[in-house]
Amino acid sequence: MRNAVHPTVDAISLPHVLGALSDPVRIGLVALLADGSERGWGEFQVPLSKSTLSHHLRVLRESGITWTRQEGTRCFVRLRTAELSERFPSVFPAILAAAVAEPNPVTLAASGDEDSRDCDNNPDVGVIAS
Amino acid sequence: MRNAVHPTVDAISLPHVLGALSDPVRIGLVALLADGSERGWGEFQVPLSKSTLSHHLRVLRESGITWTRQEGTRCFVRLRTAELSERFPSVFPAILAAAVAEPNPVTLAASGDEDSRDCDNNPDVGVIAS
DNA sequence: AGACATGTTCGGTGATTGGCGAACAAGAGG
DNA sequence: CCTCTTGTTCGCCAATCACCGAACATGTCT
Repeated sequence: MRNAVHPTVDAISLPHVLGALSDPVRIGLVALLADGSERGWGEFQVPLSKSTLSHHLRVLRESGITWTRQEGTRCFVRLRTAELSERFPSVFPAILAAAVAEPNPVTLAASGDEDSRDCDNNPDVGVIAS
Repeated sequence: MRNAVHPTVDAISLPHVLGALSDPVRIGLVALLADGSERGWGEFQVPLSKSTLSHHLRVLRESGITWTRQEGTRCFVRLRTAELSERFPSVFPAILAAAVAEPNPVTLAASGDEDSRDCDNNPDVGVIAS
């Protein structure tokens, strides 16, 4: 939310990071962000309540894995790949590669936003269940 | 344990491994094994009871990170580096390198003949073995 | 303004975890 | 035989965790 706390690079600890990635949902979220894209909360489809999803994204943020940006009422998240690679050289790319090869309990839904994003804009989707 | 259970390579899961490494004591143990050596239980000096140390070594074993061998009443442990590297290419060497660079709550004691446990009060100096 | 959408936060709950000591099993050696 | 050493297992306890629904805050849209 507003007062999103992001640890500095030095404050990121290895056990903390590994603990954050030890949950299938969280490593699934990371796998979906592994291409460097920024995703909105609403794109993540996972059989959990929104409060639990918020919890998982907070754990990822406070462990230093992700960076959260807010825009209006929406939040967007991306990996702190460069900083993680600086802190733990070669650990993060390797984990990302392994993560995307694992079964993922999280899937992507249509974003439905009109905001700028770096890559794909799907033409067909645009209808969301009301 | 006497009937030590080791998972097969296929049964090793990434979240499970990362969870096992998310504890400072356990990643410290792994860091001490990172050179490929085999260590006896008694070489690990950590401010924990022996039951808790046994618990941590069991977690490492059952997550597939270590291999335990018994000889008489003593147990020896080593990393399953080759199998881990096969299962998650390049993840494990990277984590090992990061682990040995972290502060380690576990230290090594003498491995040969050691009988000076009762009167020494300076464990800091001379911890370097071999 | 009112209705809606998006996330956070606050209890609460059940499961898991890390820690301990005591008791136990089993080999080594007096 | 008995004892010592090494490690496992068994409660037990406190802390943390994952999860939920409800309530709240805040921004957007009609």
